[in-house]
Amino acid sequence: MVSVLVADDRIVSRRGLRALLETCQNFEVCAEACNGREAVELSISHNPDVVVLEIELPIIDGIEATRRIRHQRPQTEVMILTSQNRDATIRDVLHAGARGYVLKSEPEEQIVLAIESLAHHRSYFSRSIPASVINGFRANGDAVDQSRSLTAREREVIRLIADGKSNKSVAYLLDISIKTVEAHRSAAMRKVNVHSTAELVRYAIRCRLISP
Amino acid sequence: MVSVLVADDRIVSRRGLRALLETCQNFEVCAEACNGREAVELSISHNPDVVVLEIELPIIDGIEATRRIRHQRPQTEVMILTSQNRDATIRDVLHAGARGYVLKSEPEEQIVLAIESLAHHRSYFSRSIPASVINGFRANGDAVDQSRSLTAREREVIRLIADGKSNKSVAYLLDISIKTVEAHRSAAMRKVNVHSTAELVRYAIRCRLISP
DNA sequence: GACGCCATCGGGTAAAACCACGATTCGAGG
DNA sequence: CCTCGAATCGTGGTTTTACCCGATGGCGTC
Repeated sequence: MVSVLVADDRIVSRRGLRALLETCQNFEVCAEACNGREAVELSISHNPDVVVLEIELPIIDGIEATRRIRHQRPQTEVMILTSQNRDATIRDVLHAGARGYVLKSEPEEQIVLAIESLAHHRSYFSRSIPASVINGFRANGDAVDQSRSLTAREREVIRLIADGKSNKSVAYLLDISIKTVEAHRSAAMRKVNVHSTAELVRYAIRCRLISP
Repeated sequence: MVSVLVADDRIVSRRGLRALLETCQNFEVCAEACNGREAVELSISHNPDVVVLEIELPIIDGIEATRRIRHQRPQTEVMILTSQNRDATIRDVLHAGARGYVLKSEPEEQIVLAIESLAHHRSYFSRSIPASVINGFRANGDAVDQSRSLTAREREVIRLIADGKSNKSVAYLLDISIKTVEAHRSAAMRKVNVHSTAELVRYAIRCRLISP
């Protein structure tokens, strides 16, 4: 079970993220903060595994909050979930100690994957973040999880696969050839870094493409 | 999402079942009753999909409670979860309208499977219930889910399979031949009535053999 | 001791899946 | 216009599963 602190000044973001994580099981939102100071205080008192932080926060901004959290709780990882993608800002927050950066516009499985990676102390960055910005930070980290988003078609295929369909029936259902199904399937498996149907199914469940 | 009413006079049974179901996601314990009268009242007010009922209950026993619940809420299925297995009692409660009967000593996946079956209006009986007792009740129902418990070995094999291992690596890990792995795997798949690795994984997750 | 269940292993075949290549088409964007 | 990603499909091969059969030894029960 990964305990998560959600820090965002917008109620919809907090509740949306909470809903997303709670349906995933193996995540627990231990607290919500609506400004930077609260984020720091709650991080210290609740000692979560991961803090999901917006950058633009009242009282103390996300960059300074990251610095303080990482200083007080080195074991706690900070993941930035925001809409802004200015290179300078990203650099600042990474220098402050954040080890994950995901844009709010990313598909939901990215967010889930990111938090999971961070919980295992592996850095995670949206593919949309320029490599030049994160170069220094991937190197000093122990691992990278540069999984790209799945395309709509890939998502559809692995949803059916994870639902128990064979390649052949997926081909029939989507009216494409088995070869194409195989192509989508293996592309998806490569992207999300799984190597068996079983792992693919568990990925699909974690990302809520299907229910258990 | 299947809504479940838990009725048992022992707090540990109620909480244990609640914990079991809540970790499973797609079950929701909508209420708890600690005697037969409460079970009937809460069934009427909450209108759950399935009522899990102990037979020995204060005020009104499980048999009478079953009768009243089935009379007031024909759509709600009653599953008996108890320790006693006297044939006459089982017959009584089935005549009263229960469509599932599982012993508390059964492994947990049996309980989960039973509630799932009932939610789909399919009857379910522990394998330990003599066939002679349930004969009449399986026939008039629409389907039967006579899946036997998995053996320890089968459980171990499908846990590894669901964890992403191939038959070959399972064979290596358990130091047995691939043929034996295949045997356990297909025996297990036949028992739990799944026909693909993907379905097997989902079964394993639902039964908490592995986590997503 | 006979009987059933479990775990173990094998042989064989057909189907399915995996993999590594290449190739086309089509649309969005620089 | 040219590039690039996505989607599509192919060839040809290896590996893995699925499913059929049978067989053996252990272990408990009646």
